[in-house]
Amino acid sequence: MSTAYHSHTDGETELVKMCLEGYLICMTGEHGLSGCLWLSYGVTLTTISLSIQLFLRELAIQVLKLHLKRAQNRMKQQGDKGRSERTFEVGDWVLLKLQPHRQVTLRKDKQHKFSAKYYGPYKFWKGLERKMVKHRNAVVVYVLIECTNGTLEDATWERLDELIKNYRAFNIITCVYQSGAALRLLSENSSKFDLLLVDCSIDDVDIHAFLRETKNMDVLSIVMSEQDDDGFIINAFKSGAFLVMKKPLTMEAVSHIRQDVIRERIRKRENHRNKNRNLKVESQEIGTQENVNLGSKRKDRGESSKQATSSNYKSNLVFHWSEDDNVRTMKKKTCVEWTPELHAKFINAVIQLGEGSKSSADNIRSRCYPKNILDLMAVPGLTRMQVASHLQKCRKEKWKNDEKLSSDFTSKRAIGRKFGCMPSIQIYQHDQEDSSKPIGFNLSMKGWHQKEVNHMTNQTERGPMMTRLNQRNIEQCAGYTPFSFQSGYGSKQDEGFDHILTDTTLDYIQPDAGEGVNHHTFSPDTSDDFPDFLRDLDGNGPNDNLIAENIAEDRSYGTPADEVSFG
DNA sequence: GAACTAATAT
DNA sequence: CATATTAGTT
Repeated sequence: MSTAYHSHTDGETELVKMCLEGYLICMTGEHGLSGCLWLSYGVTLTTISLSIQLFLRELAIQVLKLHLKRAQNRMKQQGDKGRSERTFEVGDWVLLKLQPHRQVTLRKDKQHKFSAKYYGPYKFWKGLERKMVKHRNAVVVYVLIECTNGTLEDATWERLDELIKNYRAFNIITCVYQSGAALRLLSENSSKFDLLLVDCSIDDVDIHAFLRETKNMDVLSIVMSEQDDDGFIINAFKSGAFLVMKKPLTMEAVSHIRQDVIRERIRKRENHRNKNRNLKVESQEIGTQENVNLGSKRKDRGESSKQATSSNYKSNLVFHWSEDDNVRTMKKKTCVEWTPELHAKFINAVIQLGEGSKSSADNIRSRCYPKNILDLMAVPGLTRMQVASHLQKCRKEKWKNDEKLSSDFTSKRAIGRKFGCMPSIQIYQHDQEDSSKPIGFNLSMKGWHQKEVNHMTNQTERGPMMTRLNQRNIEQCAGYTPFSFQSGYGSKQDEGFDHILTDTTLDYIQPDAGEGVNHHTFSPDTSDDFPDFLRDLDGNGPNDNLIAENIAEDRSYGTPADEVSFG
């Protein structure tokens, strides 16, 4: 056992140690993408090779031993000889699981040796819950080794997530074998990661796709590779890599990576502070109020300070978030880059939503809207606004192309288009109408369904927007002012537009609000400042003594045993 | 008030 | 230029 990790370079070993110290590292792997280790200061998720797993386990055992020893000494000093049982405190490491649905609890028997006890699934979850209730503030090292088929049931993740959320355990180490699962974990918690370390092999073709998938996440992507030729490096950079390192990693390289992580954290914190300063003043008030409340609670519990100090063993970290940061992550300020993968997802969603699909006009009405697209894409971290912006761009492009393609305005529909919501203006001579209504143009929405009446409500659906500039365009194109708008916006404009809409048979529906859309993956944004994936981070991060202290004292989310049900 | 699109800002 | 952000609208 002790030699399990010797096959790894010192650099990788050091990385693992950094993980356990709270630094975030992520490696990932599937086939060639082997040996991935996901770490964060908050939650540590790993996709690692078996040897590293063994090392991790060994390391965790060592850590546990160390802390047990310390606890023992503490008890001796306090003269509490009667209690031979191990007690957990803030900062303790608990090794909970080593095999699928097998829990290994390390216990110290009378001979001062450690033995493992195995539990089945039921007892595993029950025991995990119990431990989390009892030792809520313990730093938990959780090693989860996947089943041989490589997939972990969703129920497992759900339970795990629930436990983490409810009990605010942190420092979780999870081992999975598939990069897909790793990717999911990263994307769902991208804000919790600082660094993505990808260990890839030469024959791996998916490395770039993987990098592009993670490109928009706010993590540094570092590629470890056997090869380091220019072509590979260039491709990696194009795919979004931050750095390419040739294997094997050296200690020096690790120290550099560490600096990158630290710098990135500083940057994030500064950015967040600036943003906070500009935006939120009232939130600070809320924060201080919370502190006051906590302070009052502190008086009630005398041992809390002791618990807090016992977590100081982590304070020898070079850097961690300062206490005054209520939220330790910030909204990603980097632009979302619409990588081919992301765009493909987008296109896929658009097609599924049936934009411009009038042929397969089953019951599926077109509902190609940013929100629906977002739901369908199920890309964590992506906001509706970004989708809308991209949609706008795509429609604009399409519009341009259509203009180019169909120089004659008689062709109603462009062929082979993918987008068609953008209202395009078609000019034609209005013969039938007499000059009483000198309408020299018509509105046409290429690709949109023509106006239909919603038979359920017997109402017409929403049409395109008419704005001042849109109106200006119409004027420019048709040389005609459809309605007077000298009084600006208001009911008059609406009247004018309504008039046109109702008098013109070429109206356009806006699709139904999708009722059958599954939105299991993305809960709606209630705030653009902090998207969902950045929320619920308070108190989840270790290395923050104040947070740990708060957790130690805050019993408001105590008694969660009833909230989590284990069937 | 949420969400959409057009338009503008970066 | 590509996105983010705002503004006007339903």
